[in-house]
Amino acid sequence: MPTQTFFNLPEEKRRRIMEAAIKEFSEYPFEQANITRIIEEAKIPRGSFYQYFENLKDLYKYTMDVAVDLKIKYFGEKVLGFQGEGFDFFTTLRHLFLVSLDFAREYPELLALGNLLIKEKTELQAEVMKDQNLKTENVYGEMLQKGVALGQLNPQVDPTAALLFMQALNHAFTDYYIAMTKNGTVPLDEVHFMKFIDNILEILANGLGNSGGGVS
Amino acid sequence: MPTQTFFNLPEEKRRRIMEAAIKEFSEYPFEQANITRIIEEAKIPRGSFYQYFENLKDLYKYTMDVAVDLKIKYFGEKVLGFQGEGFDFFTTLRHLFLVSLDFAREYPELLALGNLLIKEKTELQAEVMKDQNLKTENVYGEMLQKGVALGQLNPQVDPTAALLFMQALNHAFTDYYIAMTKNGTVPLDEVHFMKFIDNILEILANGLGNSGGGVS
Amino acid sequence: MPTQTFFNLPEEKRRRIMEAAIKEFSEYPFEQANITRIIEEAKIPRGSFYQYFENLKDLYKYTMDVAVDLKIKYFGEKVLGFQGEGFDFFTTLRHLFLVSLDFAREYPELLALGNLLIKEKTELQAEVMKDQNLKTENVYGEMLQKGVALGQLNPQVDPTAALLFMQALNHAFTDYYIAMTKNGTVPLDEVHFMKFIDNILEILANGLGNSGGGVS
Amino acid sequence: MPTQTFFNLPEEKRRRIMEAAIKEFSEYPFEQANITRIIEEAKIPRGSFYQYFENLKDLYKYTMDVAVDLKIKYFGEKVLGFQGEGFDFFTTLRHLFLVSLDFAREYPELLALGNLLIKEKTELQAEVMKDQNLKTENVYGEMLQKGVALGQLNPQVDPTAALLFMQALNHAFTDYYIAMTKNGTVPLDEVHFMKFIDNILEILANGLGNSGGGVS
DNA sequence: AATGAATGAGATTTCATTCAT
DNA sequence: GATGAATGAAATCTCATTCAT
Repeated sequence: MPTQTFFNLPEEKRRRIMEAAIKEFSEYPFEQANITRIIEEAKIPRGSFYQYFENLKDLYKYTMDVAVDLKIKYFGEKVLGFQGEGFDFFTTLRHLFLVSLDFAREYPELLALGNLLIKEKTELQAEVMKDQNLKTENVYGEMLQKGVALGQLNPQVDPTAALLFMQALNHAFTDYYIAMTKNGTVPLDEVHFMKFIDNILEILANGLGNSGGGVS
Repeated sequence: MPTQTFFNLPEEKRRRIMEAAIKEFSEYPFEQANITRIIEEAKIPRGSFYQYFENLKDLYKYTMDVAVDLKIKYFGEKVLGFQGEGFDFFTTLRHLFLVSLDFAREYPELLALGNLLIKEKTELQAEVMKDQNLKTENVYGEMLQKGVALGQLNPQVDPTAALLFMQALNHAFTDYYIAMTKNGTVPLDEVHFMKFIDNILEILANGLGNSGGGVS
Repeated sequence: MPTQTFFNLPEEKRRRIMEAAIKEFSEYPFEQANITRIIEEAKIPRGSFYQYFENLKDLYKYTMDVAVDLKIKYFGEKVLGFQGEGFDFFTTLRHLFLVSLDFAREYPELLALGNLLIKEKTELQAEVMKDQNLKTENVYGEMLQKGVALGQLNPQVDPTAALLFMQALNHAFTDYYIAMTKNGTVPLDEVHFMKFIDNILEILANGLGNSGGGVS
Repeated sequence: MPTQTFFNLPEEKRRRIMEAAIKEFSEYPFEQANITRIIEEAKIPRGSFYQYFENLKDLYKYTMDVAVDLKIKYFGEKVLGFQGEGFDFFTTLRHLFLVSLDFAREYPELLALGNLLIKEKTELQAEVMKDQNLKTENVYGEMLQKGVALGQLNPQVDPTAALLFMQALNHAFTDYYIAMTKNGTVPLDEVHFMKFIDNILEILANGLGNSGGGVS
């Protein structure tokens, strides 16, 4: 956690620091992130950094917390209501993807941030991800349960496999989005992504098999 | 590319070096990999390293090449034949997963290596992955084409979405495997993984939807 | 010397500061002492420190002065009377050791403080110790003079050597005490220390030699 | 322990480094010692230091080892023979002091080194001193035993008290010597020290008391 | 006078790469 | 070609002291 000193700072300086942190952590995984770049970007003296944070890890964890909170708030507001009465699994999932798209457009660095976080491979990750992962798992897990309960999903389906599936899809979609937008080749083609989402959902709903053909 | 000097080395020394490299790169992502550990593990003098390789990146790229070739050879041998006459999409895919399992058991460091590589996020990755990804894409792409051509897959399915799906699945499965085996809790339970593969393939074939219900 | 500002402070705050200083300097030698710890312990703002003291050395010297004064006052009160009529060298010395024991028990940090001071090896030490040493020298020196004058001590004895002897003894005894009590193994065994003091005094009085045998 | 690299160094460079280390550690206690000063004095690049030693502590311990070994060898050679047949406690002790004087004159930095070491107050000290202290204790302890056995010492004397006494004396004498010579006021007055030694031994043998006067 | 943020010099440590033998 | 010592740039972190409010 940042020191009290950090929270006492004028808003403007705090903003500069957090922006520099988000920039850094969305460009480099933790182990390659670098205090010097951050303080230069934020235009604060080296010593100040250590009056605000214990070390880079401290800032990292805080940055992730902030990002996760923001994301949760964002999704909470936009997805809310879709989970109450008249819930439909695929509609909700489609909505989730669309909100993801909005979020990605509004906070592109945060998307990259979360993406790098997921790929961290150290114990650090475990430390930081605990909350976030639980929440995401829960969202998908609950959706699956509801879907089955409401007869919208095939009750034969293995829940673990289904969960893994959906998470993999989520990651793949995010990667795809980042790859597409990074080159700058495709200028955020709304229609293109919508179509793509529908294609994915179609597969998720009905599978690749021809008229429900099963595995041998 | 390594220097000619490297290729002139006695087999035994070359082997020691490559094993040390694989060990290093399967334990640490490139940016944290460390020449000192490699030369100590390989028991070669520091100066020699620079007579064999231009720098660490040189060794990294070469190591990846070797690993990818080995993997391709492995899969080529084991999967061959399943792609000829009597091809069945899901059977082949199931077979692919099983071979992946064998491969993971036989060369666990190579699995970790590939896994770290995928998570690299630098331009380096682009450089190295180019070939490998193309190859994997091709395998899945070809399979999809055949599957459709032979009427085993739903021709309505969007090829790009399907490809993404299969790659996501592949990653998810690998992660799952690594997570399961790393703790050492589950001692490579053959049956367990087989069942899991079948569950996943079931979803891939028939989707999550109940009795083929579509997206609203 | 502290600033006038310091002396104008409310008693309670001044006390907190001095206690923090004594704690710090009894745990760390000057060069490792740390302003941050002191101001945190004393709960005063960083800037205040520099309004009360010029720098850490200023506080250090003042703390030592206070401690020495306190010690002198303590000893003055308790030992007084033993130096007047009916003075006996060894009885007084024994009494001195006993008072030392009381002092150590009552102000253990001050004992540690003095002990660290003695071990300082900088010019700082010279600066600070001047007064204190002179005073101690004087106590022992006066005692020796009286002892000789009253025919209680061997007049042949070299005064410088005797002084050194007694100081060495003093240090040795203090070290012994600190070592014994630090581990916490021996719970301040009154009797044990009394016995030890008597043994030491016995040697000091009669020497190690057998039946007053001299040096060859 | 230094690395093999250090021991491979040309003698001249190794000597420069050890001299710089001895100089540093005889001027500053460990916690104030400073790598920068050492490498500047020894004229080696910063990086080299870390190829020779793990850190400053590594060098410190090694320096102490070297110094202690040298001292032991020195004393071993010079004191030998005095402990065999015809042993006389006070003669031997006198000889020990004289050898100390010689040693101090020949290796003044090593004397200062040992003196600082004794005053270290950290666990580091424990680590380093273990051997040295044991040996010194043993020397004095054995001497005391022999002295009693041969009827040269008063058997009533408490061994622990006597040991403490002699160690205190040793330290006091060393301090006295360093203080005397440092100012440069007294130019190593041979006669003066000899006389002082005799005075001390006289007290040690016969005590301060007048004609064996006891403690009350 | 009180406060606490600002600052930067200086310390340790790491490590890829070069270079002399 | 083999070897391993040399090198210094760069990174992290600490902390006494100053300064603006």
